[in-house]
Amino acid sequence: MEKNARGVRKGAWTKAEDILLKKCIDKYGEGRWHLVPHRAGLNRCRKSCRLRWLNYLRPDIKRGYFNKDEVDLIVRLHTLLGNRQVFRLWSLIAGRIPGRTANDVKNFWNTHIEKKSKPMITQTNIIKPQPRIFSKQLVAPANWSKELNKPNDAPNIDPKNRSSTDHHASSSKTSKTDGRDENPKNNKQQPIIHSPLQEEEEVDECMRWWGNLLEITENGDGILFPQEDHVPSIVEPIFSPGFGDQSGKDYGVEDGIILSCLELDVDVWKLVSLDDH
DNA sequence: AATGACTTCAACCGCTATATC
DNA sequence: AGATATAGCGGTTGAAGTCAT
Repeated sequence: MEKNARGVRKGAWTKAEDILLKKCIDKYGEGRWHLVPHRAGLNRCRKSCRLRWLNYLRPDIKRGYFNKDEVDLIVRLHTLLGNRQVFRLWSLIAGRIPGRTANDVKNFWNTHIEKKSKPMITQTNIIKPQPRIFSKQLVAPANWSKELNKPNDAPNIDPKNRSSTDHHASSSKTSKTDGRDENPKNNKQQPIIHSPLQEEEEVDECMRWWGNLLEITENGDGILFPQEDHVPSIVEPIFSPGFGDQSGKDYGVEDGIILSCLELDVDVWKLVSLDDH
């Protein structure tokens, strides 16, 4: 077994190590990962312990094939967020799929979906959401729908080609306040000025908007609507009835959150073409 | 049966964000 | 306010399994 410079074990976990880690978590609970190796009597680093627990040992982890519902949700959410370098993208997606981890979703995307979908994603099947008013706190940018519909001239994010510098530059940019500006002053709508810098900021604004969208659905404060009658059950907490209504009318939701339809042009099953398992 | 190519996914690495002092 | 410690993220790697020849 490989060891690093400090003599800490690396590589695949053994059954015995799994048992030790599980016992430790059962006894002390999750968190304080720096203490876990010592408490568990494991010669592993805290990162390794955390990862092993979160991605493999946790009792609610679901293993095996992703079902249609799960793939559908992954594709939809990735279509919404994937081209825009959303910070915590995989965590956000995984958070909506019970029992799946960010690592699972990321691996699944990279191995199953990315290859198949890449040649098929064009500017014509990019999402076209059309909310009117989203929340009391946050106003959608004035020209956000234009931004989302314009030809995708931003470089397509290919994880294989994208440098870690790029990733971290973007993450530090968006994560400071988790993608939201808490100062209401800064959320005021501004006149549209088409300087390159302003356009970039508007795209960021779009991303904050989507980040807000995801958080609100997570908190159960808002509801989005499904495109088709047969939207699978797992998608329902996010996409509930009325989603496909193209009439443009708004849908009343409690607490001042009003959405019109959210439209997706992507036929995800053509896109993914996976067999049932 | 042998072996080389390809695929999958668990694990690691490097980095940033956040918490604490 | 700055330094340090810890948590957690996305990108990447490589061993093991599978497939094709």
